[in-house]
Amino acid sequence: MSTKRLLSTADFHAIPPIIRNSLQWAHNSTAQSNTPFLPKGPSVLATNLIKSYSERGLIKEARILFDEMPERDVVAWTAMIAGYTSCNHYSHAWAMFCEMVRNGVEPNAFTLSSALKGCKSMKALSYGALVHGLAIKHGMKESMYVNNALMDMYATCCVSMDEACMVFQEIDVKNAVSWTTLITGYTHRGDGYGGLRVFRQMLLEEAELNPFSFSIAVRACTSIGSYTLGKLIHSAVITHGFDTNLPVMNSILDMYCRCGCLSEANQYFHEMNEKDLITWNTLITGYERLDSTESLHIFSQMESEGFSPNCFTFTSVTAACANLAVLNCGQQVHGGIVHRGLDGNLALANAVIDMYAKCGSISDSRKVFSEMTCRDLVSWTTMMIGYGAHGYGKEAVELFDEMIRSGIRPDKIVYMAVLSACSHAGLVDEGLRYFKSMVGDYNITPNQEIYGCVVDLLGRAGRVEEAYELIESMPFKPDESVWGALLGACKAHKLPNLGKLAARRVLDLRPNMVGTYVMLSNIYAAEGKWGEYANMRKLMRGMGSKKEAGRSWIEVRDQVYSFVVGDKMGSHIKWVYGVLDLLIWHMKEAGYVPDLDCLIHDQEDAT
DNA sequence: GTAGGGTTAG
Repeated sequence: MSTKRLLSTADFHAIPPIIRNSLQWAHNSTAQSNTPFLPKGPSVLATNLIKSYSERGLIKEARILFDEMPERDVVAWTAMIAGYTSCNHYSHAWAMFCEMVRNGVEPNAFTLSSALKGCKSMKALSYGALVHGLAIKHGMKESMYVNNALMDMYATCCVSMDEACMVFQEIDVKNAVSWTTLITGYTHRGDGYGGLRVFRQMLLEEAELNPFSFSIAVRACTSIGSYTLGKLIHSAVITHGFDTNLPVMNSILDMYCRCGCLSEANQYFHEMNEKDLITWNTLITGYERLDSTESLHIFSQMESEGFSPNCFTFTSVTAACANLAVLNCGQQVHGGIVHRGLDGNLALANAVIDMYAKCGSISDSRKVFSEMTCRDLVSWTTMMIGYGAHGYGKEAVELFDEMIRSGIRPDKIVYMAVLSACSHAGLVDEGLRYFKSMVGDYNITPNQEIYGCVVDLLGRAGRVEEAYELIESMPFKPDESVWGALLGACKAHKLPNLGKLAARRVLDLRPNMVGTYVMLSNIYAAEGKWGEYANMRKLMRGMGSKKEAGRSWIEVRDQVYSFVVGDKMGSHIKWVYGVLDLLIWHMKEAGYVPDLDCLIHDQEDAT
């Protein structure tokens, strides 16, 4: 029997030689399975090969081999189901499982835990529950593997942790995997406190601790942003001797970064005697959020130390370029992405769209967006936010409609993007139509942010009374962002009475917002109520707080210069003022009249 | 011969 008969010649030669040889050997052996050395019945070698193929991503070859097997037992079926799961072909895994049951092959604990892993990945609760039923039917409630897989599936697919906890409680003797699966269930759904509660219980019951339990416990601290608890667990990691385990160290590094302790993160990073790509990515990502310039330095350091960046690295580096609005650098990074063939990665392409938009090149955003072979909700949303920020409301609206036509279900965030774009482009009626459709067609309940967008939409267009009526009709108490949107509209359209009311509401909810005092005092000043004005100013001085100075930045000859009003930045200032003069000239040409009143009052004593 | 939990992006 020739192996080549199984596959086309081209396919056969595409297989790595080491596999090709073993395949040849295995086929020769199975062909001689009537020799006394090999057992009759399903081929053990073929099953091994199915696993071998799947591990190397050669799932099609595994399937061909499976189909050629004259007899298939439960082990062969399970190898095939697990193979599909490990190659992320979950629906195939499920189809295979169903076919196996239909063929009358009785599943064992291996089969059920493999099938459950597929259900978890597909978030298919009904399939998972079916497997649970089969586990009970076939008397496999005692299998630790099945129970742990059931917990994992329920924790991932259910709205609450109740079902996973129920399975957990029914396990007589829990092992380390049972505990960590439960903690992971809580932590991955954002309930770090729940995860830490289980971790504490694990310590109280003196369950076996291993690196897995510590890395997830650290992750739980990170998710609640608790530096204190994180530090405590870090000490426990050292006490238990897991401080040389790389995933544990990486999660600790991530904890320091996300808790905003960059100097501690940096120190910890330099003390680590082993580092992998995740270590570098974690640090780069941590710096990207708080100090983008430094994150780019770390990136170049990483490359000089011989690490090759992956999708995660590039996503953070691209975001850093976006934060800094450095087009030239962003273009180079994009070049690196294409050069390494990573431009097909969805999340990375989304980051590139965002980067070009934030660096001012919306046409490049659109180019990347158009060339994507598959797009998710984030891709469409990012593109719409970009259009909105550039004032292209019509394009954003068209994109939204195109997205709906392509069958993507909108969420609150994409509605915020399109509403904000409508707002900035004065497309009031379109925006209101989307707001109605969101509630009517998609059953999305508007939250504070959405109401804030619609108030802004009406307010900017001068329909301030309508905006106020909308606020009055809200089914819950409006927060300061909603009142803030109304206040902005009152200021722009010179409505002192409604403006005072809005400002009072904002101050009730956020008494420390100095900007609101500035706006309120300016309203009094505009009305000539100097006594009230003086009271406001006195209040602000009493608070001792400062209004954050408005910072601007500009890219001149591949350098980004950041500055505030009246800044003197040394010799480079002449470049900046040169470009600013040009911009001001263009703005005046376009008929722009600056709102100098507020500027004077802002500067007087608030900066 | 087949099965498990942890760390990085959006």
